[in-house]
Amino acid sequence: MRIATWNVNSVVARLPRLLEWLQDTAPDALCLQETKVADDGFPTDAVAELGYQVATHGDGRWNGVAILSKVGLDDVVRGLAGGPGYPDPEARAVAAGCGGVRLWSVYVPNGREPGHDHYHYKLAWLASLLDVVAADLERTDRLAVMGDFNVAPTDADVWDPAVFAQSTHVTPPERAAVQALLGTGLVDVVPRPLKYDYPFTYWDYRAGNFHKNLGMRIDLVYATPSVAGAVSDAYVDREARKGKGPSDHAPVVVDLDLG
DNA sequence: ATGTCGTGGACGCCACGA
Repeated sequence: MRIATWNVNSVVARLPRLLEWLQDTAPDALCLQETKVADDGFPTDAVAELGYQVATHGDGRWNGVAILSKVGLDDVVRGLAGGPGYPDPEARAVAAGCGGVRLWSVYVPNGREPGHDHYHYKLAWLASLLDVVAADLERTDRLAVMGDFNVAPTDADVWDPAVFAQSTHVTPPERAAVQALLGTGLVDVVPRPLKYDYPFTYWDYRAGNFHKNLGMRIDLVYATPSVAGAVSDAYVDREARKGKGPSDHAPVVVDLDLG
């Protein structure tokens, strides 16, 4: 089974590239983030023509997540039960069982800057994610949390840690919140890069950062040992970041041999 | 070097978020 995650930065603006990528890559399940569309505006028919069912959770202009699947969508849950809002709950998480694996598609709040209200919201959101995942782990040992975590877990995950010294994505509280997910037993499935020496997944649109490979690894796959142990390959599809009209994030693709 | 995108409101640009 092939699973993947991709922050598409608007599923409507990205639709031609998404459809082309689905045909080329053929994941069995794909977690999307930043769909930026309400549920009734999601291009459900277009992905259905390629054989995908979809579980959407969108609010309109901001945020929005979804899971596309060719292998079923069981027990769909939208949002984090008991989670924080800004001030109201936002569309940043959706879960479904796909081919026997429970997938969470998550779009962690950005945080804007350390100390900002949005930063505290980010930490509270991650704490709530931990609670929800821990509850799921009571029921299944086949689970993966996939998406845009907006946190670079280590200094190796940013092109120049000094540039981010006063920024979000690298602060100790953010890294501790992500590390706490690993504390439940989840494993960081680190993909291989298709080029260069580190698997960055995001490059700012500005300043030619992609061309210069000034990126970050913030799109993560955190899987239970039974899923991580079944990984036969994992890679960042940087080809999807090239050319005309890309997202600023590249997809992470994970192949599983679940037996 | 805050240099680029995407969205949507009230327009042919601006505010906002990332």
